[in-house]
Amino acid sequence: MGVYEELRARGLLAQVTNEEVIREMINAGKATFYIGFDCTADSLTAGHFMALTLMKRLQMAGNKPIALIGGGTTMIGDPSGRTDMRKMLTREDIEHNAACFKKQMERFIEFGEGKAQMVNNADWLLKLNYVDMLREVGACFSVNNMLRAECYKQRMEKGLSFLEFNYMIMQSYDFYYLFQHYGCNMQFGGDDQWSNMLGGTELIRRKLGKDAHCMTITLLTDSQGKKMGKTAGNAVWLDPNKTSPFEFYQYWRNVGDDDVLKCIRLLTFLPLEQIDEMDKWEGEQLNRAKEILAWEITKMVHGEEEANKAQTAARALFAGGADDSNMPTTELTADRLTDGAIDVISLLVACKLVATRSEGRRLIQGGGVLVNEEKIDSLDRSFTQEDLKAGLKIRKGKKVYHKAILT
RNA sequence: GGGGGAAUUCCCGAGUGGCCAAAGGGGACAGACUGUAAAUCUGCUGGCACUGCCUUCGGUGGUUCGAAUCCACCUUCCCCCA
Repeated sequence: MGVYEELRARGLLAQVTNEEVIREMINAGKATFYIGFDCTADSLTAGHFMALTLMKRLQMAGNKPIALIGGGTTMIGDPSGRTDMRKMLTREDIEHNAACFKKQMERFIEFGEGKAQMVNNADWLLKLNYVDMLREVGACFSVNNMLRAECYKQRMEKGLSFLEFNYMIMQSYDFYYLFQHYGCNMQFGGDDQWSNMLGGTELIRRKLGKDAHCMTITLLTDSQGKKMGKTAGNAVWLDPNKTSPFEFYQYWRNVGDDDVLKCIRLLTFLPLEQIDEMDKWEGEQLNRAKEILAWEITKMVHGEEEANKAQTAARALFAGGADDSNMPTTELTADRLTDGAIDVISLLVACKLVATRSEGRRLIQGGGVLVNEEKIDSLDRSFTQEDLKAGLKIRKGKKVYHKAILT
């Protein structure tokens, strides 16, 4: 089975420009492909992770990846899938974010001579001359067609600025540029990028009379069609300082029954036969599949050691064991104490388990706080210096565990 | 360039002088049920020194005993005409 067939079997592919050509090309390891990452934040997310695994799969099959950092395109902001305009980022922010991305990508993809390359479109986009650009590239685009593109449709109701309207042209130009300077013959990206990507193949055809190809990956959605990779409205980050390995593990450990196998197929490198076997599992057995999913992904993102730690911690907590050595911990200093004790609410705030005292109060009133497995039913409950020295195991709800200790 | 409309708490959206920390829905969080799942039901959803006080309804000033609500100017967005 070639890579192409494997990608299909895993359900990774959404759309391709020319199935025959692409299959042959990537199975033979002849593609030089790129994927763009706009640096709108200082860390990659779970969503990007799937794209990274795809880069890796293609690289393992002998194809050459180019990771394009969107230092230039981020200045414009992709309107795809958005109902409002993105916040404008400063150049410094963008550069900082690009540097962070680079570091994270290096964990997955091998960069270097003859391997993967990393380029930044700021290098060519920022020095473009407006009039030259219009004459060279602008003439090749039909506004009528662009307006029909899916990525602008939603924005036709709310309004679309000229700045964002140009995003497609910039992305098309990237492909055109990489095609000429890096021999890049294929672009891949999220399925929401499809129309932007086609802009590039169209431009290459018009300007150079050559064929270039595009391939999109399925968006990672749950069984309800909602985008995955978010908790409480926040992204699941790959940066351990933004989303700890434990939280990261737990995110995948808690995916819905209907989504486990799909995630394993899409995100892990486990052999398909093994996955098909798991596909027969049902009910409670799926918990085992969720553990596998969580461990595999955590291992890839944070390394095997962190994955083991997260797994041990999770098992200990949920199976009722006493091992709390890998629990997220807050070390408190004596100045947090008043008269040698600390009240529950202050404790929750100190451990950042709640953002405000009011929230903590509500949580306790709702019966959502346990300390050392004892339900807190009074707002006045407090803990002494000795309690804290011994270490307090705080539980917020069913899933959030935290340890507080006095140093 | 001309005319009309809009901006409300995490999001959508009601409110058009006091009864407004602001309806309703969504989401989030918590409780029950469970398998660390889903569905369902319940609670909760600005802050704090919490039967009270403080800050919020795009911004700045004003009218008024009292303003999310009225007036002026500003900012941003939408629609129609050019």
